[in-house]
Amino acid sequence: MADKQRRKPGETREKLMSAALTLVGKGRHFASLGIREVTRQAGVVPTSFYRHFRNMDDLGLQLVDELGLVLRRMMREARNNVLQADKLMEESVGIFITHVQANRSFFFFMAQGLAGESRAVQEGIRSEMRFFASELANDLRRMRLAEHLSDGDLELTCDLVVRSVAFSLTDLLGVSADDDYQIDQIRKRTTRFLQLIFVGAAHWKSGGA
Amino acid sequence: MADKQRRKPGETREKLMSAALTLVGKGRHFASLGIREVTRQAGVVPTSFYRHFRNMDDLGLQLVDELGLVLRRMMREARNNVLQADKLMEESVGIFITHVQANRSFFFFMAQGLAGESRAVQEGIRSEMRFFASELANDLRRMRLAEHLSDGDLELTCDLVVRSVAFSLTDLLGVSADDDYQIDQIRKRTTRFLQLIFVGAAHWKSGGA
DNA sequence: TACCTTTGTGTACAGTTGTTCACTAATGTG
DNA sequence: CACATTAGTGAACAACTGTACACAAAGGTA
Repeated sequence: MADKQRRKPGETREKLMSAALTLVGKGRHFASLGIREVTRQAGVVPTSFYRHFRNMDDLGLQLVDELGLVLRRMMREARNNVLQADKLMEESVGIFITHVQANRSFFFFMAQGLAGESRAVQEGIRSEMRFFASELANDLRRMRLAEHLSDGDLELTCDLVVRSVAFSLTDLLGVSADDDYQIDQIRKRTTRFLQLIFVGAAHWKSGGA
Repeated sequence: MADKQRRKPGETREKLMSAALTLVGKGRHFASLGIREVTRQAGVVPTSFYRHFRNMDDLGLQLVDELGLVLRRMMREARNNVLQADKLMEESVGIFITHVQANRSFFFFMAQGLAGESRAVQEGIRSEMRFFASELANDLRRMRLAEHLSDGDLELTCDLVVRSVAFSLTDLLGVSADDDYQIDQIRKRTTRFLQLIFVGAAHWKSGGA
């Protein structure tokens, strides 16, 4: 038997999760990954997998939990750094793009999971997005930027914002990570999407269009 | 050798493509489908596959082409049936939902492909969406519904519309096909998204927000 | 100290995979 | 009619897959 040192608790577990992420980051789709493939990438024997996960779907679900942490960090940074209301959208989109670049594989996983094979993963990511939208609504209320909107309309607006940003993810992940020109195009376009939505919200009358 | 009747030309090809779609419609992800699996579902011997496709990516690309036809049919129907400008969005969303229900597997494939494994399929779907957005812009111009918008701003608006509708696809495919209540909720929500966007477009000033 | 639980290892196996090859029936073309 | 092309078949194979099992080392607990 080779060396069987078990340094930290849960180390292999993390190795397996980030191995899956690595493969996803290399362009593979999560749904097409196999147990042996992941363990090989992690440098671990296949049977080790079952010590930590029941199957690949299980691993996916645990990745969704970690994705939640990534999103929360991003939200916190946005809250701390976006102070002046007039540059709110430029700065938020900027922070978003920075975090995507810093956690590319995670966001690959997120984009894939939205239409993925596992219903549970799908629902998990959807739920993270809902949470994100409702936190955004809270922030806007607190900043007194949505005083004329009913709760329902504010929630609608924030949902649309989150969806639009999430869709930009697809654009962002489609260009190479160091193509600064294209990334800047996406940044500007996404910002204008958000501005368009907020202009709509500002003139929105509850009764209808 | 069993019976080797080759009824219509290209019949096996179609059987293979719709076999792949069937599997996708059953919840499988396209990226996880194998050649043998597809041929089995099509009731064809594995080697037949290579008579029509070089590999699964190739089959995917040809599915994108067919998807294009589906989208064009939908567009034509919308053009013919959406006459009164005041109900434009309700009716368009209605037609969209009808077509999704009638071609569920195709739209599953579309939703998956946006973040799929094959870069070519991804780009193909993206390009269909761009085409759709630009046709929408043409129509709005023709209906004199966007006279105060520059070409660039109109294109931006239509892109956002198409993205929002495409994202609703994820919602729509997430509920079962006969859950009329939930489908109606999605219909209303999507319609309000579009209304919000158009209110924004109506008050949009080119210079900025 | 002795013991139990957790985690990692090696071997094993039956089932599935993609792909090649040689063969044959149907079709279209002269 | 003869003939070339197309589109189907079945057998074969090496590579890989998920999973089960028995075993061993490390860590915690009494």
